[in-house]
Amino acid sequence: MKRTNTCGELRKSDLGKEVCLQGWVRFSRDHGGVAFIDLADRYGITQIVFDPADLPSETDASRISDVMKKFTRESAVSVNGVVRERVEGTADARNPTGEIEVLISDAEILGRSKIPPFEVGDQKEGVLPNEDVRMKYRYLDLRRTEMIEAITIRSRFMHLARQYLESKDFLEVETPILARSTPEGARDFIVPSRVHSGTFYALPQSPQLFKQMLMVGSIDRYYQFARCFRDEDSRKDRQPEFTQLDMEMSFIEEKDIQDVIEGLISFVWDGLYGKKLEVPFPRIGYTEAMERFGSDKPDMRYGLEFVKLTDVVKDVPYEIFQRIMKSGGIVAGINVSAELSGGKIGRNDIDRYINYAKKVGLGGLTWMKIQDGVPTSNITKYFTPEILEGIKNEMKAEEGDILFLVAGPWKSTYEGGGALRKKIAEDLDLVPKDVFQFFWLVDCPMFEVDPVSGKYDAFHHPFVKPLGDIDGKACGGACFDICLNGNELGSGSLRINDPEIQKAVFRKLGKSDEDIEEEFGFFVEALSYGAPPHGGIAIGVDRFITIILGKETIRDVIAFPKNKKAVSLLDNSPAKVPEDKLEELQIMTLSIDDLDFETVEESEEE
RNA sequence: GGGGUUGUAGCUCAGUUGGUUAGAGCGCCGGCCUGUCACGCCGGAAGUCGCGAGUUCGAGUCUCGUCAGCCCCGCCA
Repeated sequence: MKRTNTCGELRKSDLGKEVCLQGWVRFSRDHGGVAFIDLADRYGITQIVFDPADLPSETDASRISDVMKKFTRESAVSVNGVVRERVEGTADARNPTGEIEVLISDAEILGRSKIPPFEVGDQKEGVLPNEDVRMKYRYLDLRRTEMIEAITIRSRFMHLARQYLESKDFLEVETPILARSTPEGARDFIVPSRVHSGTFYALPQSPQLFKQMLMVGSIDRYYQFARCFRDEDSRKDRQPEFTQLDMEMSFIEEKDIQDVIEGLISFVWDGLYGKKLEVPFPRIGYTEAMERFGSDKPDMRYGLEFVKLTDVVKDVPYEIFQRIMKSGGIVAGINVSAELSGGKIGRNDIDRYINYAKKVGLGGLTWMKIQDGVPTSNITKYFTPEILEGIKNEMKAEEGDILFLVAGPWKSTYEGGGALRKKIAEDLDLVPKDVFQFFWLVDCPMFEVDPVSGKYDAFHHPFVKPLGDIDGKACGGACFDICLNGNELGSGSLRINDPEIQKAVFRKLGKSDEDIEEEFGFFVEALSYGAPPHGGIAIGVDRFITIILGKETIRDVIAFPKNKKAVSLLDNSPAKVPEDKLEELQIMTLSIDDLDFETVEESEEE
C-alpha cells in the first residue's frame, strides 16, 4: 500500500519522515508562491504545503504546481512529502496535527471531484443544506465530521455489544429476511414469490418467532443485530427499516434479562466514554409512570409532575368535571410554578396550550393562576372556595403559579397531559442536556381494552407470559421496557412456553382456533416439544445512538436513510420495475399512476 | 387520511404597503498575492422567485389550487 499514514495521525514525533498521504482536498489556500491544502480523511486533517523556496533539490516544481491546479475541492488525491514543523507562530492549536505540515514533493490526482453541491468542510457557522440535498448526495454528506462521528460511534457500539455478549456465551444467529407474513402488528413489506405465484413472503417486523424457536432449539443465549421492517409512516425516530439488538435467553427470570442489559450498557458506556454507569437502573411501575408523568416512557429529568385531583374536586359544581368523573374519568393537574416559568407564561401562551391540548387528544384544558392567594381564571366561578383551596393545597401552589387541569378517561387524559407536560418543559427549557437517565418501566398490564370496540389488544405482544388468570380483571404481563430520557429504547418480556396458554391468549385476542392454526400453528407446535421457559429483549440501536449523540433524528445515525415518505433520494427507490419482471411474478399493478387518464375522463363524462 | 410549517442563484438566506433592472454571504470563473488555516484583495458569470390558475395597469409579495421537504396527530402488536 502506498499510503503510509492517515490524515489524523502525524505529530511532532514524526518530523523528518517521508510520508504518503491520500485523502480529500477540503480547503486550499494559494498565496501565489506558497500554497496550502487541507487534506482530509475520516481520521482528521493534515496541512500540505507547497513551498517553492524550500523544495527538495530533485523536485519538479512546475509539474507539482500543474498537478495541484487540478486539485478541485473534494477530489481524492495522493501526496508525497516530508513531515516538518510549521513556521514559528503558525501552529494551529485546534487541530491535533496542527504543529506539523507535509512539505509536498510529489502529487497525484486519484479521483477528481465535480464542484460539490454543498460545503463538506466544517464551517465556523454551520450552514447545513436541506436534508433532501444531503440525502441525494449522501456519500458527500458522510464525509462531514459529524456524520463520521455518528457512524464511528455506531460501529463501536456494535463491536462492544458483541464483545460483551460473546463473553457471556451468547451466540449470534441470523434469522430469515424472507419470512411469513403475520397478521398482528404493523403493516408488512411484502415480497412476491416467483416459484409459487400468488404467494408472498414478508420482511420481518422483528425476529420474534424465530428467536423463540431458537430457544426451543437449545440455543439458550441468542443475540443478533437484526434488521426489522415495518411499513408504517415515518417519524423522526422511526424508519421503515431499522436495527435492533435482539436477544433471547432460556431458563431465566425477568431480572436475568435486566441484569444482562445493565451489564451490557455499562460495558458499552465504559468502552465509549470511559465512565461507569450506576446500576441497577431504577424501576417505575406503569401506573405510577402514567399518573406522575403522563407517559409510559417518561422523561424524568425534570419535574412538572401530575397531581391527582379526582378526590379534591369530587363535589365540584363544574359540570364538565362531574360528567367526566361519573363516567369513570379522572381529573389531574400540573403546576407550572412561577419559579419555573419565570412568570413568562401569558394569556397567549395559555391559549396556545389549550389549542395544543386539543390537538393531542384532550377534550380541553382548564387553567388557573394563583392571584392574591386564590386560584383565578374565567371558570373558577364554577368552583367553591373550599375546592379552590383544596386544589391549591394539593398542588402546593404559590403566588403566580399557573395550574393546568386535565380531565377525561384515565389513559387518553394522562397521555395527552404527558404530551402537554413535554411541550411546556421544552418551551421553558427545563430539559437538562448531557444527562442520561436509564430506567425500567415495569408492572405492565397484559392486555389493553379498546374503549370503542371493547376488543382486547396485547399491551406488548401476544407472546408475553401472562401473570395470573388471563380472564382476570387486571391481568399483568411479564413485560417491561427500558427507557432513556423520555424514549423507549427497547422492550422485553418473559414469553409463554406452554402451547395451551399461548392458544388461550390468542383466543382472548379474538382469534378462532382455525385462525390460530392457520397463522401460528407452526409456532404453537414448536412450543409443544419441550420449550424451555425463556424471555428476551430488543434494543433499538438507531434510537440509542441518536440519543447518546444528542441528535434530533435517527436519520443522522443511519448511513443511508429514507425520507419522510419512505423514499431514498440517493437511488430513487422505490421505483417501477419493467413489465416483464412483473409478468414473471404474475403481478398486475392497479396504481393510479398506471391508469390511462384519457380513458378515465371519457368514462366519467358518460 | 388530518393539522402545522417551509419552498427566491449550486448552498444558506434577505426581499418593506403589490411598483423601475430581484439582493447578500458562501461556492464557482478570471486576475493579484511567499505562512495561511473558512487566507486576503480586485473583477465576473450565475434566477422557470416550486408549479398552475386568478385578482390587478402591475404579483417574489394578495387569493385559490397543486407538488415537494420537515414536524405533529392517526398509524407503529
